[in-house]
Amino acid sequence: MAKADLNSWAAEAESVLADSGHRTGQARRALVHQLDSQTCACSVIQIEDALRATGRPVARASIYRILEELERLHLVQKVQVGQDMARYEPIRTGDGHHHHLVCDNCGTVMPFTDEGLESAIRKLSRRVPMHVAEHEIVLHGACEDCATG
Amino acid sequence: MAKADLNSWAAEAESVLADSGHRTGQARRALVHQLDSQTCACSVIQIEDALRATGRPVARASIYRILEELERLHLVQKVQVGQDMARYEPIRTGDGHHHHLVCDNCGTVMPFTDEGLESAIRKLSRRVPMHVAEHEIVLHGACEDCATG
DNA sequence: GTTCCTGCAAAAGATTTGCAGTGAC
DNA sequence: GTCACTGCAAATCTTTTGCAGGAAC
Repeated sequence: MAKADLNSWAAEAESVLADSGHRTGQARRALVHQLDSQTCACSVIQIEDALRATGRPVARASIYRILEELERLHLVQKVQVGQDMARYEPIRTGDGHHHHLVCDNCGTVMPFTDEGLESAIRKLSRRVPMHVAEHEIVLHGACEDCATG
Repeated sequence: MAKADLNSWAAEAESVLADSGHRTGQARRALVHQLDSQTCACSVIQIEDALRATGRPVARASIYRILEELERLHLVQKVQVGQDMARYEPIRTGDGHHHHLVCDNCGTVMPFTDEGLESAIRKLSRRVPMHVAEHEIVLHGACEDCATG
């Protein structure tokens, strides 16, 4: 994956981390590269397993601590898809912002984007009694595999 | 409150429960009426406190069990607003379907509705690789009190 | 050498489960 | 009388915190 790419999210994340005064810890380095290689929002357990599989395991407490820090720096986003545990994914600046489809049968999570939806959100944000900063949209249902099978 | 109203959500819920072969337990009856009186999605702890305040406390385990059953019967909806705990609210058939605004500062949760949003969701539901059954939308930000104060 | 980063173990908080007694029918 | 409903206690699971050793600079 994008491990060696200078324009990768991992490279940007490491640069932001360095600029904000962080040292180069090996657990964090491994986690950042793992996040860069994932295709959609993963749970902490999935991330932990993936790291163990790479041969560079990272303690679960460290994963939570590092993800919290990355979230504070707006490098990753925490996603609640209604599965009783948080999922995390990199915020890639080039990439448009996206939302999630969740299969309630098999648990698969997929991204999607929709300009009509974003436009509707921008419009309604102006009239609700709140200063809207972010929004999260999750569509639930049956994925094609589950619906067909 | 709608306690004695024959058209109330509580009355409908009790009728559905009876029709599906449930006996009339007092804990469930108290919980159903409590849910009917709440204005927006409440956490289990809030529900437990509210029930204790009415003088008819219900064990937390029972609250979870009853809510799970009500959810299965589509009488209540579980809402994940990204606060690390689930919230629940009655599904009122008359009432249009709504979504939630969450103040990230004080934790307040408010409902809102928007037809433009629903229409955008209907449209995009046709083109995503999933049979969409439900959707959940949460807007985060600062409520007027928190933004002004 | 100082201070941050990490792993381990324990704690905390939410939710679930097992079981025995009570209540509905 | 039978079986569902409930409360209590214990277990489970995710996430957080405390602390001590090792790594980065």
